[in-house]
Amino acid sequence: MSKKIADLLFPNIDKTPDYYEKMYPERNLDDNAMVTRYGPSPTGSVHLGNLFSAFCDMVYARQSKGVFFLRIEDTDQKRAVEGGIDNITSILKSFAINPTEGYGIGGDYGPYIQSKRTEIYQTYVKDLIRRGLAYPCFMSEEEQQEIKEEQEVMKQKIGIYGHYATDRDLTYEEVKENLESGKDYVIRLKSPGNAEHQIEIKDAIKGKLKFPEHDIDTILLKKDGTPTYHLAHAIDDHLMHTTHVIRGDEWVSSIPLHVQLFEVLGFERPEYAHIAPITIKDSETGTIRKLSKRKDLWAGAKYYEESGIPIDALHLYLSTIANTNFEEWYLKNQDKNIEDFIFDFSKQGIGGTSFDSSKLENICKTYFSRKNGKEVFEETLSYAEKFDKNYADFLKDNKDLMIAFLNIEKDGPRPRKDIAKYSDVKEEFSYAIDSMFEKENYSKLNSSKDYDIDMIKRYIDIYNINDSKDEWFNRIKEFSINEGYSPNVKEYKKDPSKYKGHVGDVCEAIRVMVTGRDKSPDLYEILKILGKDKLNNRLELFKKYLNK
RNA sequence: GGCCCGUUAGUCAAGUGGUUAAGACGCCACCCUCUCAAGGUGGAAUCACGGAUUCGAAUUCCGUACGGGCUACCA
Repeated sequence: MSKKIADLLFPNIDKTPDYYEKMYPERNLDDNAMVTRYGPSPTGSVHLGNLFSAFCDMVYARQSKGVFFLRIEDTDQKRAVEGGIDNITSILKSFAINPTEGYGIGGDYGPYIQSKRTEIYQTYVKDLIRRGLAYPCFMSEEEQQEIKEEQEVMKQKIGIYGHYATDRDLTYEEVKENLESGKDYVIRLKSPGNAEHQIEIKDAIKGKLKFPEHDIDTILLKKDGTPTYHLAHAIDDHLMHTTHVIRGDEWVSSIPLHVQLFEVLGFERPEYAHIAPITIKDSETGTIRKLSKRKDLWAGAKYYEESGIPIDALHLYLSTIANTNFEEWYLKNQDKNIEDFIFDFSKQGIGGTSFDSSKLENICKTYFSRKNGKEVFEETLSYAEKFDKNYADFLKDNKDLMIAFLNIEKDGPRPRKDIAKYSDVKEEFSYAIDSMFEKENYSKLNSSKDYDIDMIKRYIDIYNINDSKDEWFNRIKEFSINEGYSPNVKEYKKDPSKYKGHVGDVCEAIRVMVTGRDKSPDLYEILKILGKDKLNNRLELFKKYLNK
């Protein structure tokens, strides 16, 4: 009887599950190797949460010498977006999240795009129908809507189950009749569960979870013959031999269904690891919510690339939210890399994680502080070539000079920490390149202080580029005394009336003249890099500015 | 409404019956100092609430509140 129905519904499916079981044999991997997967649906842009889950997939597979594959989950044509797939692969690439197998890469377990696997899903569904574990349901959407409303009023669980599942036991003749009258239908699971029974499932991250057994006749195949996520998940992850399903925790409530699907299909089920979402406290409402692409700049993956956050720094940040002990480990092992850390599901947070932009910034600053001038230059240049062509040209024309500036205060145990992203370089070192300085020069200066141009000129005259740092500072102190300034701040503070100011004020005047701002890295280094001629040029610019 | 999950400082969090309740980021103060970024020292700040178990609870149990997720022919 049910075999006849199966043949009636799927006359063109001539294979059996056995065929596919043979086609996708066990993987030849170490016992503890994890096979993970990232399964995006091509519905538009990728956000930080997606990136985070893909990052986890990568890291766990990598450290266990397993496989991390990419599978495009495009079973919903309505939501597909033009170019969506390319967008995903290019974002993964630019964020250095590299699957070892899958869509666009290849492997023995493809096709890695669900729209090309329809026949596989239908083969298993046909078998389920044959075995009396699934059935065609001809209920119209209106009928289903009515049932839902009734259930809402009666405060019952919503869905097709129990006596609502009127098409469960349709006879062959009834099915045939419905088919001939051209009715649309879906294939539903004939759920063998009983909601009175409790099931207990172990999640690798969340621990033991208890649910009532699944008893709803969930849709397996939509009216267009494509699978729902649930069915595709069970079949693909079985056939592709996924060992660990790492996914967002919006899926935990589907666990009972998925467990049942694996049972009914006779599959061994993978381990589940449901990761907590990245959230943010909404500044307007004060409530905690998931990152929103529209409201939060930093939610979209593209933001990081465009604003010049180093990928390695972002990985560091993702690591700190992935495993709560990572941050401390990294602090103690500053010479090591993420690859050296052993990630563990048990160290993964189970509540939501709030996005902390200041922490990210701190990580970025530390990242930059460990790079020497040349490295920062090269990375900034490749960023600029992508997002700021104009600046890239400036950089190329002034390579040695820029590297010299980027190297200031880089030696020693406490390297300078003032850059958080590539785009900061342009801002922070605007005084480095003459042609740029001439344009911008003192526009950022909002101090209305009077600076003694003549004094600065006298200083340039006595400036000696060959001075060591100590010599330089002694010279500036001596100069301060001659100009009526105190050579040290403390002394000045004791009796300010005795002086025009202190050595710091002298330095400030020089600094402002040279850099166009009242804060900068080490002045000695800056003067030395620029040299006397340029100091004179800048003095001329400064004069013009002050006279204006 | 139903089913799940969660709640330790501003944020991320350690913690598994006895702790002065770690640490990190942020914040504040001071020190260093030619300015800033750092760095050093110190500081403020946390167990959602109510019961129960216990000699003893952040930790176990039960309620309540709040937050999150799911409740699609989306994933």
